[in-house]
Amino acid sequence: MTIRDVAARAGVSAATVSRVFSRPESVTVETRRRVLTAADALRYTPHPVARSLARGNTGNLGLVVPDMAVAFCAVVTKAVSHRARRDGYALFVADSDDPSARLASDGVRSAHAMAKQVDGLLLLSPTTDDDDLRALADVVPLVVINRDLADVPAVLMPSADGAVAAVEHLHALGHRRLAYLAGPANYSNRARCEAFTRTCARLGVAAVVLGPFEPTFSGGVRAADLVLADGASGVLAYNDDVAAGVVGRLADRGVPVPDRLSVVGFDDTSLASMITPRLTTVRLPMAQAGEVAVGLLLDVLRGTPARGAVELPAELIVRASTGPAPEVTP
Amino acid sequence: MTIRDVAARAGVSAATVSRVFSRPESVTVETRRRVLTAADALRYTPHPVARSLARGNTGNLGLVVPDMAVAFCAVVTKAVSHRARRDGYALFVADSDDPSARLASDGVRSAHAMAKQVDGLLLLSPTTDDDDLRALADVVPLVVINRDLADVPAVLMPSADGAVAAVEHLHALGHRRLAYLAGPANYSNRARCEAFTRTCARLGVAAVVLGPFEPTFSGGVRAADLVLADGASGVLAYNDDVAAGVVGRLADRGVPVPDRLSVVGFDDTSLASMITPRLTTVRLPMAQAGEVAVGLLLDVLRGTPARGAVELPAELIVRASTGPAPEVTP
DNA sequence: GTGAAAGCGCTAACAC
DNA sequence: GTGTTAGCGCTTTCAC
Repeated sequence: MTIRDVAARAGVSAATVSRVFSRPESVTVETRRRVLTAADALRYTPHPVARSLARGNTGNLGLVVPDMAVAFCAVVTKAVSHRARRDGYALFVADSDDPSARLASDGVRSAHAMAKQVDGLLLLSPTTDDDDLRALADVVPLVVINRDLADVPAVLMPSADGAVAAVEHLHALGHRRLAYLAGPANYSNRARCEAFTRTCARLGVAAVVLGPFEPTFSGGVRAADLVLADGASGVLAYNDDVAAGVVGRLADRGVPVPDRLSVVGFDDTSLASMITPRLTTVRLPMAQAGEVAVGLLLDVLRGTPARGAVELPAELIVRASTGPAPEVTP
Repeated sequence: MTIRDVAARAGVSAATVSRVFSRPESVTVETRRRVLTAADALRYTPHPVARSLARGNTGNLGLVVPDMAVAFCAVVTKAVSHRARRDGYALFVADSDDPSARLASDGVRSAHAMAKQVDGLLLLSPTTDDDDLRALADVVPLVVINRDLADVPAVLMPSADGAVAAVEHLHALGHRRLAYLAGPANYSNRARCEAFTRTCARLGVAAVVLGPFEPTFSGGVRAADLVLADGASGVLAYNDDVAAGVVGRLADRGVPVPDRLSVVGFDDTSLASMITPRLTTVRLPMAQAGEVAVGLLLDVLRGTPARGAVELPAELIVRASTGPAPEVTP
């Protein structure tokens, strides 16, 4: 079923059919009706590929995530998918955590592969080289999430505020020695670690940074014993998975949470309220970030510059994994 | 940069350039070299959209999942994405859990929207009407995952075996009254429920089916109290999230797991080994399912019929949430 | 408001 | 082996 078939059946030219599907108002209601009935008698619907070629844009967006199996990525992806669809765009997704890929910087390769087939690209916290990213930005409109790069529009969840709130929370509970469990060397980790250290200094609490650890449950398991050895009474983990690993390991060792050790996570993924005790954590507006990122990208596509980074506030959610510091730490 | 620019610079025709990028062996190594150097001097790379239109196929695959935020979906998506990429396909993803969508059967709408832009479609456990699915299968090559539909190739994870193993496991531990916590009315739930009931009957243990519950942590929380009221000493949940909800609620009520109640989950998502006690669960080969589904689809695209369903075995993973039945249930 | 014609960038016969 | 010629299905001037 091509546009010509419909044209023939409706007794009009192909151009008119095209108009009906592109700018309906530019056509008499009568011819429009004729075309439309012909179209759905023939079950015709415009061929998106041909349309893309003729128009010079695809109606597609692309998203590359580091690892879809990580809850954080999945939630962002879901939000991006919905928002894209709502605005009439289809979504390409690439997961750059491919073991079969040569190099670690596979995200950029996926991105380039998609570039010609999308109108714009969303990159989730890419660990890629600055220059690679800039080169990519020259080829295709780009928005990055959780990555700060001059001249590339971004949505940031500056978890620094959250880290500050977490430290203040623990300080208020009487904790005087705190540990931060570092994750991978990315934007988020740097922001959190820096805010942690700074706030501890401000409040006069002893601060120790442990790690880096894998940002996973097992990373947290490993970290737990180090924290115990260190003697801190409160710990801020890079993310919820790590925090859950700490909590799990502590349970195995019979160390009560929060009575002996308070644990704070990051992200507020669904996991946080699924473990016992439920995790105090810094909530990141992941879904909102996905939404906003698409919005930013669409602005760029429409020519509205809207450059710069938009920051989405994080929020400390207090649950059951934090409590008063133990009386004495011998 | 079009093919013509390259042709001009290399002093050959457009057709030759096309050949170099499509069937390089059909061209002299000398001209090939000339073309290739011209191409990357011009940073030329074939335009996929134009190529799609001319060839009549897109090099894209599509995947629709019910809810990316569910670990199960994310893991399958990741595997699909990798396998697709490895075989040179890009991947469209749609999440059909869109609240802004009119009807629940939004998966099919997403699917139709993608149909013209992909060579084939993967549907993850769609709850859609049989006829809608068949209609879709007429329009585009289709493979379904966790859905049994005559004439549509499928990959199934027949969790029935897993349910049987779970019941036998609990029976061996001395349990004589078991509950199944039902989930949504889909292929998986039916298979599990039926196997549960049948196996209980065979072994002479009392079986009660509770629910349906939402397939979530809160669903499990709600279920926990019903199980306790029922008096079963072992419970098989629809999935790990539900099982985790049960475990969590039981912890809150001070009911020891597994001493008072043994809990078995389904899927073996990462959550299963992140809660305390670590969950005994039926492992579903989700990643493998994604891989195999792509393989099936590619077979169809290549003309190898390979119809029918492939079944991937489930496996009971015994961890710490199951133990001997309590001595007496008064 | 509608039609004719050119062309988006590439591929696929078919000649040479 | 390589070039020529038609398209793939749609959009978009430019006339009328």
